[in-house]
Amino acid sequence: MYTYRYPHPAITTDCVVFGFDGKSLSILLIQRGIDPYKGYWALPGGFVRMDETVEDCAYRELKEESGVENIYIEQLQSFSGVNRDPRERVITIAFMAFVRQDEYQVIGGSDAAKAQWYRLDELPSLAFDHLEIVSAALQKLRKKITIEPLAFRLLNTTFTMSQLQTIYEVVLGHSLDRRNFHKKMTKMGYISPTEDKLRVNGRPGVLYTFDEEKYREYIDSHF
Amino acid sequence: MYTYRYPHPAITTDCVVFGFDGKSLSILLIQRGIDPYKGYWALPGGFVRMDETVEDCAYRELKEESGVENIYIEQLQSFSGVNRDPRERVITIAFMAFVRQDEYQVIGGSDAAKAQWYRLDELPSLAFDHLEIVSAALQKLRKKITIEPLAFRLLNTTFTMSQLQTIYEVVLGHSLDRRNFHKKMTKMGYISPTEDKLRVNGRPGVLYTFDEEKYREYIDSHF
DNA sequence: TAATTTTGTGTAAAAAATACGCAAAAACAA
DNA sequence: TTGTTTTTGCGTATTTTTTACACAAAATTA
Repeated sequence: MYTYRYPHPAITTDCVVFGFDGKSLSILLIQRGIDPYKGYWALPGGFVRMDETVEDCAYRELKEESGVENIYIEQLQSFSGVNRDPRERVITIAFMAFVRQDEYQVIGGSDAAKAQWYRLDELPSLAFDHLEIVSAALQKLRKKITIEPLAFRLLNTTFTMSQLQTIYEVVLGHSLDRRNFHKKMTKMGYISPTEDKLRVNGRPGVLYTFDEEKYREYIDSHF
Repeated sequence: MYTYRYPHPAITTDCVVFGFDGKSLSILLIQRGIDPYKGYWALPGGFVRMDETVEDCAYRELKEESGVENIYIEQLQSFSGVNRDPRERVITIAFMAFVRQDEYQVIGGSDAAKAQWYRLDELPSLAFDHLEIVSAALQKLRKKITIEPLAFRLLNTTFTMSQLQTIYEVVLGHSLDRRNFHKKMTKMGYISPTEDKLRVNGRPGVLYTFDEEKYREYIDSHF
């Protein structure tokens, strides 16, 4: 047992993991095995330990519950409604993550909890205030994608222009001109073409990669 | 005494309050009266109570410690380094706020702690990891000011174009063309001229106000 | 009254965003 | 094979936005 002179809220992290299957955006959900909200779907997350930062915690819980690791995460914001959790006062620090969905089709962590991708337009009822958290994450994603290049994290290391464009269209919610999009992306300088091509239906498309080094150069010379 | 089955970190909020005196940016600091870091300057903040959100807490602590109230605050991010505080594990959720500095020249809260404005280029040694928090706040401020209009919150309800421009120059760290700045600001439509003028030295300048309603119209029609 | 300071307005050039046109490289069907 | 369809690559013209700079007006100050 642990005693304190003043009451302490519990601290958790929750993570909104975005995935992209080539057509639509999804997020990763875990089905709860215990009350409260038993059977409901929830964001992967859990209690912060005393020897880890909240980033460590978000990362660890994600790996334990869904097997997802080696990904990019960033802080979203904290949610602290007084009655978020019926058991005790719980404050959560929410994170966002972006992964290549096809790398994590087979999902299963050590907790053996049921983990599953859900398309954003087909979300089930979520536990706690997790729907609010997802909304906030989506809003931030929309804002960020026009400023920073994070779409690459949702794609394979190589990708075609149309794949990249589809992400932008899905996230922003409207279609973009194919030719202007191509122009804009290549002008940045940090999306480099490879020798390879991908053929699906019509004319094969050049496969591009995200050049992290040139991206940093671009940032340095523009800000 | 309060006991828990698992260890709980303590949760605090800290607030980076930006003020502007017409020439330079300052932040509001409180001198600590007790150890650790006794005598050091720190961000206003304190422990989150069980019946308040973190936003409530940030707001309350700010009022108690410095008398500042009725202001706009927003979440920055959380800081959770394992050894941030030598007493116990403390996770803080940092906020940013923007005030009209001249409205709060006489500072003093119920705690009667010494509160003082410090220019950003003349900061004293700060307690805990508060310097890191200030840096993060400043970085976010620089990013945000080019996207959203928050400079108004640092100025009086009416202000001249040059006053507004000075804030942008101080925050961004470089000078702007006076005529293009004027054009850009008025084109938005949510900075409305008043009948009044302010005369200081040369030709009197028109006083403008920030029209919150027209700002919302602008946002709605652009996003 | 002239010099100085500061503001308001305008105009031209450069850069970026937008709107399309058309041909090339593949798959598919006749 | 050949023509049709699909999808990509590349180009050009137009509009909009950003940037650079000139000059006159309204006040203060010497």
